[in-house]
Amino acid sequence: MPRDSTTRKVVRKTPAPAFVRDADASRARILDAATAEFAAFGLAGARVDRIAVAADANKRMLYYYFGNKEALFLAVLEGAYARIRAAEGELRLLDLGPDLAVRRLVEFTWDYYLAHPEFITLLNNENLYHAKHLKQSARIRAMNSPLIANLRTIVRRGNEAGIFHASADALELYVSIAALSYFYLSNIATLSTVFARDLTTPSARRKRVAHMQHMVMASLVVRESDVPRSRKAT
Amino acid sequence: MPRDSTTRKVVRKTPAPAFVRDADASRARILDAATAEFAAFGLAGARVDRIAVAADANKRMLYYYFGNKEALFLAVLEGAYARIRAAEGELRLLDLGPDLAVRRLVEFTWDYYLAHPEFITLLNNENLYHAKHLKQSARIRAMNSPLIANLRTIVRRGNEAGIFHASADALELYVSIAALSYFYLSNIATLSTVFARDLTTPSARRKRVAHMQHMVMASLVVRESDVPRSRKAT
DNA sequence: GCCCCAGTTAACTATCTGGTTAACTATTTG
DNA sequence: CAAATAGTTAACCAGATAGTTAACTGGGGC
Repeated sequence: MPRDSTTRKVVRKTPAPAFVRDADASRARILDAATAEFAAFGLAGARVDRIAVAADANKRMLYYYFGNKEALFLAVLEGAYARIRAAEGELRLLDLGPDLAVRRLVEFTWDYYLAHPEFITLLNNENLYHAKHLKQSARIRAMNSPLIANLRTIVRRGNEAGIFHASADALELYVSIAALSYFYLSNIATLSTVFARDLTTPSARRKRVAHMQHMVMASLVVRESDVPRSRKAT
Repeated sequence: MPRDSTTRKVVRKTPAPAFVRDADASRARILDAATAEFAAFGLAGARVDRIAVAADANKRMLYYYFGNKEALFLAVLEGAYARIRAAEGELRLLDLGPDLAVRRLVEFTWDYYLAHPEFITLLNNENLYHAKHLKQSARIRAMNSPLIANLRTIVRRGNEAGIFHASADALELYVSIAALSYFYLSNIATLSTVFARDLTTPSARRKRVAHMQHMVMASLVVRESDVPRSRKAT
């Protein structure tokens, strides 16, 4: 697996011709390749050799940087969580009115899962193992999302404004918002097959998003008729 | 892996002492063991030898009856679908009023997934492979569920009775009902870890079911206030 | 000018894994 | 009852797989 030297960093110091040896870059390449491999085949189906080839690295390097296959898997999981947490952090939901904020969250959740199918696959796999890697990880537990706390605030504001039902629970709501997007995208292959209908088309997707928005808002808003499905309320 | 002869069928014909050799039973034992193994470890993580031991059969028998590992996996999937289809067939939703029928479907979906976690795991795994086994299976495509057709009827009745929104779509509704239960149960390990809250407790589950019922009904029923969360309407 | 060590390499290995061979046995059939 | 068939068994195998060994290399510090 000889690396193509033309693709490597060619940042010359002062005189030297050198290139080579960039530990961070090597590590990052391995992590990227591992993410793709674990997402495509799961932990058990993933092949260490294949990761090494895809990362354009010697297999020994995976062990040098990550220890073993399962530790590499955990590193991949941590990376995936770090990215979604970063994206969540950029949502400024509290700057929006309660109903628009919820709509925005639904939209964000859908867009994120759609753009990051590897997140779904990795999570499914980790759940197959009853989250045993995640449970070990202090890093992931430290990365708690602002979303639940924010959503609690949003629900409270909606209550105070008299537009949300008093019974709304932020955690349940969050899980449901995630569920509606996640299940559709995670199971799109079997659903399309079993229903003999292609759910991957743009029109099927648009329909899905509209349906989810309607469902979430209907469960929250006191008078559904105040929130037409097409309009984005303030 | 010698089978304990005392556990085997001892149905004597007329004179013979015989016992042994029950092809159907052997096949069934293998299929059961394979279901448990694939559900626990996924296709790639499952071990043919372990299935043989658990089935109390010689490994050669798996190949004799099913051909190879993937064909065995497909047989397991077909079995899982056959069972859920059978359960669905026993629901008599059309005998119920529209709103009660939908509530009943939500309840059934939850109960079934809860009682059959292997169904969830197997589906997740099959989706990892983009449903390639399912697509090959004429048997599964022939087993189409009555649910969607029935749900269409139910939605139409609800419309005609003026209690459901006209915009309700049966397929989207079905996917959403499945999603709300499935995601919670499928991802319960990672959700519990990340939110640092045990979602497996009876009280957490009760709360979830109530929330799902509320959400589904709110999205359908014209005036939410007519359908309090606790009452089962007719 | 040389030493040290993070980083890198090829070759190796022990074990596992899906699948096969071929012999054997109970049951059915003619 | 003999031959064919269906069902079962232990032993075997080749390729794959995660993980290891030990040697090497280039550059920064002295």
